[in-house]
Amino acid sequence: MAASMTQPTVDTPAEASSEVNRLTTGERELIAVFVQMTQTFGLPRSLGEIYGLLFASPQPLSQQYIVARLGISKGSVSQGLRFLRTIGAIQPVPDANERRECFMPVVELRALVGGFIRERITPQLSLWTDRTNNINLDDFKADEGAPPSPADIKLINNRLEKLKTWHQRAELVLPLMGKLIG
Amino acid sequence: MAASMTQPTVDTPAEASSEVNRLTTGERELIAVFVQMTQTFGLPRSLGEIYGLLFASPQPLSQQYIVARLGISKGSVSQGLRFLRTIGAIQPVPDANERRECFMPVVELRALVGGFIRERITPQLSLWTDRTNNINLDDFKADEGAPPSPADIKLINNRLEKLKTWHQRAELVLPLMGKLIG
DNA sequence: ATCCTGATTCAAATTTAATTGAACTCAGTC
DNA sequence: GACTGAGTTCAATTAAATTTGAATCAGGAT
Repeated sequence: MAASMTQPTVDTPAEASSEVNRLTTGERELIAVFVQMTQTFGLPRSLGEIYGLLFASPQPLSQQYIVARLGISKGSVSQGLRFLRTIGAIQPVPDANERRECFMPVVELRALVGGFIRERITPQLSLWTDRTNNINLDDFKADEGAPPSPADIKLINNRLEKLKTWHQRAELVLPLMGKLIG
Repeated sequence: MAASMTQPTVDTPAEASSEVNRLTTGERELIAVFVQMTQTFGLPRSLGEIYGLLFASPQPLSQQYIVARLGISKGSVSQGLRFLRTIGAIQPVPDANERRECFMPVVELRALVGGFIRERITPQLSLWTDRTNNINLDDFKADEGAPPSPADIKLINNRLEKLKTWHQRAELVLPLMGKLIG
């Protein structure tokens, strides 16, 4: 089978660095795009590298292969693949023959955005809401010194209410984002 | 004037830490909410602290006052206020009398989301698009070893086209996000 | 039961990003 | 035109996050 059909098995470190761990220009360029994206969203660059390599690869790739090809550690790839899987950015390819599991990218933007929001934003959202709801107007009275005027209290109250509408909007709109953008 | 009407002038470090630099429970709680938000979006916590303090303060605050109250450095506050201003999260309050400029928070979610997207995401978006458009199918041919099959080339091409639709969607939807969520 | 291969974990090392603060700039005052 | 007070800049520091890799685990084969 041609190299493009079967991924090389990585046996020795020597082989890994001389044969496998050299990216094509296209792979490098594509990976660079995804790295830039992940950085923009405050995600580790390894995520972009892994997803980028999968995106550039017609065949599903194993963890080992990714490690060898990108030249990053097993640990990073393991954690990276787990995260990508939880947000639905990659799919394991069932392959009874192979001992090791392989992955291919999910290329639907809807899935990625939806997964990211569901896994990373929404959980935080509930925390914000809870915290905000627990804030009491009395907590704004200084422990010592002059208390805030009634007008001040009123204004703070208005702002707290406003903040609660933020949460409501976010809880309404964010889950729809994936559908909207895909 | 009551303390709630005029912000104390900070003269000495001693005064700063003993008098000014003690947040009320309400301020601390509100700041914690905003800090949590900034962290979620990969922004520095100082942004959350500054915006949170402004949000909790009926009166516009000066840079000096914020420094003293939060106990963080002039540099951080200077940079933080600049960023918040560029995304439109705060507004300078014109005050001919005062030597120093004061700020109040913009509490419309629409403005914040819109500003963030405009200043941080959209500029990146063009970079992604350019980079992607510059990728050539030929770049995926391995420098040495077996070239990819026609089927592989076709699949990579499909993916590149898919990626371009991501950009189109993003360029269409992101600028609308502010309006949508506000 | 043991070995072997691939995957996972997590404390330590590294890298990256944020914060600090001293030096500097700028504008208004005396 | 030097002085003052507010604000900015940026190199050095500190803090936070990611990455590493040795130890460990899981499970299929011998």
